[in-house]
Amino acid sequence: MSSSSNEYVVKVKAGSEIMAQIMADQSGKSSESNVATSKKIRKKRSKKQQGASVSNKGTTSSGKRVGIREIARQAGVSVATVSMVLNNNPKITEATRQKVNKVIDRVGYRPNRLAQSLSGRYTRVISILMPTLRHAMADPYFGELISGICDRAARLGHKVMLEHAKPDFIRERRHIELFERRFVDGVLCIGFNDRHAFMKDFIENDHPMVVVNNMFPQWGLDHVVCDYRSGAEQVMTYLQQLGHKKIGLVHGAPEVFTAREIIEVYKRRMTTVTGGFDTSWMADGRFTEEHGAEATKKLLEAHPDMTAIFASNDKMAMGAIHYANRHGRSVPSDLSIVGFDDIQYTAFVNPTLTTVHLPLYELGVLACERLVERIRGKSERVREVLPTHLVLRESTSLAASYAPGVG
Amino acid sequence: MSSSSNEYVVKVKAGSEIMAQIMADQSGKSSESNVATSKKIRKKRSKKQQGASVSNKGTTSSGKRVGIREIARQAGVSVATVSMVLNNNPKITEATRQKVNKVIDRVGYRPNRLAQSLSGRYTRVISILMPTLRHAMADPYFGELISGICDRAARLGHKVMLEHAKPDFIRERRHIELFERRFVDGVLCIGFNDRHAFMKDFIENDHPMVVVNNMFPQWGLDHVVCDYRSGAEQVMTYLQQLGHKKIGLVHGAPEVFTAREIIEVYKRRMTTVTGGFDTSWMADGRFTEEHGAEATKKLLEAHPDMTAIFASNDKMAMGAIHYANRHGRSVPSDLSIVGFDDIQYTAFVNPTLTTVHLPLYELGVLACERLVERIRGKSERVREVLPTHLVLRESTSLAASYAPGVG
DNA sequence: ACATTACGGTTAAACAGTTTACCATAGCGG
DNA sequence: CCGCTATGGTAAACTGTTTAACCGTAATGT
Repeated sequence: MSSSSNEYVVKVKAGSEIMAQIMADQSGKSSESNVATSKKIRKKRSKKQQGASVSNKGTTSSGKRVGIREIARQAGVSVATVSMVLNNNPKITEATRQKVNKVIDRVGYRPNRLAQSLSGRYTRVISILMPTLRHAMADPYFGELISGICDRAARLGHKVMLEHAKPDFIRERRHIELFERRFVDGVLCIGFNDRHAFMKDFIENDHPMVVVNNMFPQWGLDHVVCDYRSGAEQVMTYLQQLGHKKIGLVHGAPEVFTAREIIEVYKRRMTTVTGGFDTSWMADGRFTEEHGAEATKKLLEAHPDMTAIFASNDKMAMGAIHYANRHGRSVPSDLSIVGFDDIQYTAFVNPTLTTVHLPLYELGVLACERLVERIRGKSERVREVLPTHLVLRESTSLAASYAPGVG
Repeated sequence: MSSSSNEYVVKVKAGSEIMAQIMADQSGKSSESNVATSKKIRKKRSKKQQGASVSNKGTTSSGKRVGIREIARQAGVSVATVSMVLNNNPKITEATRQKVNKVIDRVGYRPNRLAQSLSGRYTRVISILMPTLRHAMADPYFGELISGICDRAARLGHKVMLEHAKPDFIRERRHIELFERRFVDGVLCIGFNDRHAFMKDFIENDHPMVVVNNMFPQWGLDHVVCDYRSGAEQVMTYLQQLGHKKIGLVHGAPEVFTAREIIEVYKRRMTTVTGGFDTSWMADGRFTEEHGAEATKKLLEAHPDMTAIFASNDKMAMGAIHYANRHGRSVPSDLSIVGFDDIQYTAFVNPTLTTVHLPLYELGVLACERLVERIRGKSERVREVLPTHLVLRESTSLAASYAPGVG
């Protein structure tokens, strides 16, 4: 069978024009749509709508959507009263409340939240901001965080928007525009590194923002993060318990704080154990399977006697196993491999992956919670760390050279 | 080493109160936040903000954000003119346009998009609606689609909101509220099945909606979808070319149209080849690794002579390999396994997975594009099918009993 | 008995834009 | 020279809420 780098692709149907067109469009400049066109079309639409919605719920017989004034009229109260009923203002009597609510239910009225937000000072929308890694959303790491955020946001009555921070997005200060144009009340930042200095802009303009699973102490940003240090310690302890001394590290981009934390722990533990250490035992896997495999190649070629590899995330660990498998090392008997993150499918790959579990879903929940607190006015800095733990699976075993009792 | 169903978890740090609290909160009722509280806090905030933003960009010296009237005053024109400049209305002379723009740039004015949307008839937001599968976002299948949607939406000047359709979400008709309260201009539906009849509500109320990678012909919904039928045909052809006759099917929930398409193709191809067929060769894997493994167990126990398994998605295929590996069948020499979807990591697992590639990213792009067209007034039904193709990797080989030339 | 408060609700002014109807000027043909 | 139309811009109405300020009663304190 062909290796993955040399796949044989059977194209039964030739590439359709549809696909070609889609991919061609990719290069188009991001731009507001042509105004003249959209105006014309809009008119057409509204006309058609009138015809369609004949005395539907939420519309008067004339087809116009009903507003708060209409409700007020029908209930025989002022608009202010209706507004207060809507907002559960305690100033309103139970009697009036019921009277108004009856009308609201009957007519199926729903307050226009654009008007609400325009008038009030809130938006009830938060945004998740992340870099434009190709297919970032498809990464279970991000997905898990986002799941947690979405679930909690919904429970707190907030909507969640997704935003990709492309370079031009930042250049045009659209991240600040998010607030200035009243799109959102707060943002959550995921997946950025030390080079993304734009994040400072948020606090400088006093806009609620929380960094998720990362830290930027140099900028004093709020954050919630997993305990990478402890996770790394557990990995090193475990590998050393298994008798491994020649341990390689496939690390993530060092401009990421948490990646540096793992590196630091690794370095310290290596020096205390082997009594010295060399950067040739480390390679950058840039968080992806591909580069993880490459890094592994580099490490194994430099140190054929390596018995274990610690990868700073599961994707790189997968890349490491992939490479090892294809180059005469079976995992774990010849080479132990440990990952980091514990993304879902690592429990189903072959061999299953020993890895550090990060409570990403819970971290998303926590981030959302803290952000909303900030939005509501809480001003204490957010600095929270969630515990991590090692999950033992099949990709690790006793060091080959060790085996004291050969159990 | 322990199997995945019997993991040994090292908990170095005992479960913290933080985590406990987070998980406890999970059961809380979804509710709008207490009004009295939020009001009080809001007042505090606004006071603080005034103090902080001393003559910042976009604010007057008094600390108040500038509006269109202020711009009009400074430029010596009417607000209508400024509005028209903002919207590139051709009625405005180049000279006036420049005059106004200069003021806008100088003062750093950005139009409040809440006011714009309130006044205009659009929102420039679309929503992605999906079921509440636990950790749905962490699934690369959804992630890939969402990636495509987000990228294209941004290019078309639309924001993207994420929405989970919990049962109570539907019961309270919040999916319609999305439109009625003017949250969005359109929605994209992902991951639903025939039991989710609420999707009819959208067309009934004439709200733009497009189903992504699924079909509901019974309700006449717009959709864009991958060619599952062709993909399945390719798989069956390939397996039969390899000499497989005893082929099992681990299918997805049959209330999903595309899942049924695969089942149909499978049934037809099996009857024409083996001249008869039995439902005992099929098992429901419900789209997950766990159930995929279980389904595989059922199939292999019923038919130990099975030489190949066709799984209707990659996750189930992973479950199948997982189970087979642990029960004395090596893949592919004893058992060939084919997946469906071609999610990223299937190229890095062991063995790498032969699977049908779905252009999910492109499908997301297309869906977004078509939805926006509908929003802008186009009224033709959307019914588009994107081609799929088989990707050969390591998880398949000649049927053991076959081997004509024993290559 | 009279000034205070509390209560329940109302009026009208924000909020920040877009759009419609109208208007002055200029150009042009007859 | 008059009426007509095109051009470029304006004033005012409109979008649909919230909220600050105000206002009658009724209950309460002194």
